Amino acid sequence: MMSETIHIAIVEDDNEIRQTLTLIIDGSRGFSCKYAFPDGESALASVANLPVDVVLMDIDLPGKSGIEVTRQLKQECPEVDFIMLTVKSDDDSIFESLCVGASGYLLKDTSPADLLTHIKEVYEGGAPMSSQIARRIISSFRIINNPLSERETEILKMLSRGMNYKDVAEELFLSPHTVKTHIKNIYSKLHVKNRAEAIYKAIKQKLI
Amino acid sequence: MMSETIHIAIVEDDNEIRQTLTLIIDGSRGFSCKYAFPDGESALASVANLPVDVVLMDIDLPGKSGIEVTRQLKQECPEVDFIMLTVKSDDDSIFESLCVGASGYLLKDTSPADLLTHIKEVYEGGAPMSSQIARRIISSFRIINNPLSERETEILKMLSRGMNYKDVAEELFLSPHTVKTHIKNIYSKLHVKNRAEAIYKAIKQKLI
DNA sequence: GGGTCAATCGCCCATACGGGGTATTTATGG
DNA sequence: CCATAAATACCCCGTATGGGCGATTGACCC
Repeated sequence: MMSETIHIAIVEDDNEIRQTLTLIIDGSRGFSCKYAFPDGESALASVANLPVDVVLMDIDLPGKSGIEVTRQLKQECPEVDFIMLTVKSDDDSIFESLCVGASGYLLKDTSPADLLTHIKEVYEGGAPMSSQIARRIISSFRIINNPLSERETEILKMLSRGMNYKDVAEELFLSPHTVKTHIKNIYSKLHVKNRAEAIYKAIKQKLI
Repeated sequence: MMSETIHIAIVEDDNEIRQTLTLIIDGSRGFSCKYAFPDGESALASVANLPVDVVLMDIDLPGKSGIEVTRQLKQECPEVDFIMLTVKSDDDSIFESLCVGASGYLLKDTSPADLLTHIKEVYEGGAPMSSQIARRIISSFRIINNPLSERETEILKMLSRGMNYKDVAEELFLSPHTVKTHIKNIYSKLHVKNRAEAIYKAIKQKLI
């Protein structure tokens, strides 16, 4: 059985890391790495037109973040798999990476051997990530403390049905001022700035 | 270095499977399994008061489902880790399990040796799951489909991130007028009257 | 009994929003 | 070749929205 070559592109601003990774990958049987970009903009300009299977994407890029770049590239070429490479493993980065379509999330201290294994896993439909990172991901699913009160949840659901201050106030026998205050508190608790974002976040977190 | 014993409880309605698992686990060095329940109700009545580190929870239980039982138990004793054991690996089960607080999701054909390894992983803060299951999880973060035009979908997604006319217009190099027109068309197509309702409907219909 | 929090009500103010229009260009398809 | 759809751009206008404030009343908790 002949083994297929996996074509890889790298987006990484640190010259040394980028070159090292390129050499390691390109020098390994079954792997080819002919494309490396120092920033998101150049990757955006090229990747869609290249025969690439897997992209290794640094998160901390100058200019557009690796997450933003991944979001845009994934729209252009959804068949390409993205593995995020990063030093930081904070929940927001992980969560956002997966939301924009990344298939894996690895820390930069991953050994070269493991890296190749993980690239292969992604290529074959898996989702490589350390056990620790998997744990963080699954905790993001869980609403430990639903930050919203019952009243707030009730009102947010009404907003999602298209109701405005007045509608809600009338249905709940409240002053529109009160409704407005509740909504402002909802925004504050969800860290959003308007209805659209609030509804989106609330649904994604299964609050409504 | 002396190895600590991990205390395990099992919730599983099939007598044979339950007894087999109990014997395997309790007979292994470093593992203790003194508690086994044939249904969710009996587990709910006892687990919170037992010195248990990890619970193996069958999903298909008579009466309350293992997912529901996990949800309730996790509220009473959040420090206990739950591993779902199941024959089915459908997206909904996986997703729901993680939402209610399970730390791992394993298929029943997992070998005894692997099972012990995975219990240890959970106990040490990991989240064991097969690469395939991990992939299903992350794809649940991302879904695509479209009765709206591409441009409209694109704009709706941006709205769901809290952006306004001006923000969208700038990112897409469009006039705010154009963005507004697109949004009006979105409302018309979705038969909604504002953003909140549009976002809600679009998510429910998996348009964004 | 002081602290915290949810729920309620209020004001001011700038602007984002939604509804009503019209219009051009490009691409697609019958 | 003409109809249709999508994408683009602009106008007017009234109001809903969101931010920044403050305030009172009850629960509940330690």
